[in-house]
Amino acid sequence: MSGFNLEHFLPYLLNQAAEVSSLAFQQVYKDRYGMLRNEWRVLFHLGMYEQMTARQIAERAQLHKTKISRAVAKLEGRRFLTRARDGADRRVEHLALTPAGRAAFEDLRRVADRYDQALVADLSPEEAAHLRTLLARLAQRPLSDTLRGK
Amino acid sequence: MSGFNLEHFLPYLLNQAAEVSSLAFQQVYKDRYGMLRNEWRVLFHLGMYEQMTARQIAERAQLHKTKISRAVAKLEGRRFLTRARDGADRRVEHLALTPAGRAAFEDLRRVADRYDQALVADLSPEEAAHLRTLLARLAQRPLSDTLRGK
DNA sequence: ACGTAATAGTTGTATTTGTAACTAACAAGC
DNA sequence: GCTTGTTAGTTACAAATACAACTATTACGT
Repeated sequence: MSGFNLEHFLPYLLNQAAEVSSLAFQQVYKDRYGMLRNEWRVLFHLGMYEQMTARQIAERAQLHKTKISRAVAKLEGRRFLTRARDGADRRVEHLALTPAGRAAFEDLRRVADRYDQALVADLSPEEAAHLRTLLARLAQRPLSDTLRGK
Repeated sequence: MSGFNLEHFLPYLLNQAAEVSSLAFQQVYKDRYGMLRNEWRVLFHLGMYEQMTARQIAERAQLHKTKISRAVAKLEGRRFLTRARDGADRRVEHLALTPAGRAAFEDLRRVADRYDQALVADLSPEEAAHLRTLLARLAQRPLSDTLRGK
């Protein structure tokens, strides 16, 4: 009786679209810089916001701190970022890109920009904007309790 | 000069939305049946299409055959499905749910149905339908060569 | 000031995943 | 009927991930 169809199930569609649309770009940062997804994300956050702590990145990117920790270690190993202990609170470290890191970021940013345009090429500007809005809304809402009860 | 913004980058948005919107549902099939995402997907495909081969599932779900292979093995171990060798071509096996598998599927299908409705609760039916269409379009297009050239 | 709790970040280990190599069965050309 | 190639599915091993436990430092309550 329910019209449920796997191919219309939103989480399924979102995962498929996310996977497919990430693939080609993933190939680029992997091939050019040997980066993984989390490293790319950290790089981009630092590129966009200049200076952040691991915790701030974790919050914004909704990533677990262990992922950040490992990504930061790798990026540091490649001399793409440096850490600076905070003077007041010696637990936190301020992360920032090195010139090399910034160069990689700028390169990948250009690729991402073109890639994004290609992705929405057959959508009207309004459609594309609307899509982004809807996705952002879905991404923010924590749905942990929508399934309470039988 | 480029208006590129990480938070508007479509693959990023898609991944975030996919992750967040999968979480609560994932919790259900994990808690109730100890399933992983790929096992759930196989279960759902068999539930929706009655009988399929591993290859057919791989094609439809856009999953690598090793994932299917392992998911099938696990589901078989839990007596959720059975395999039947094809008479004509003895390489292929036809997979089908057992009654226990079907029960799990029906249970999860109901949950998924409710969950999907909750996800689109604050969208108009037209908006929701449009969103699904766009996502399906993004999921189908192979973008492997959009990034050729500098 | 001292004990308890919270926070930033790291590390260890068990699971999962990705990739390639593998086995078995069929197909096609000659 | 062999050789070569393809396809269905599995297995092995390296890499990546999740989750919990850990260290170090700061904050709070009394």
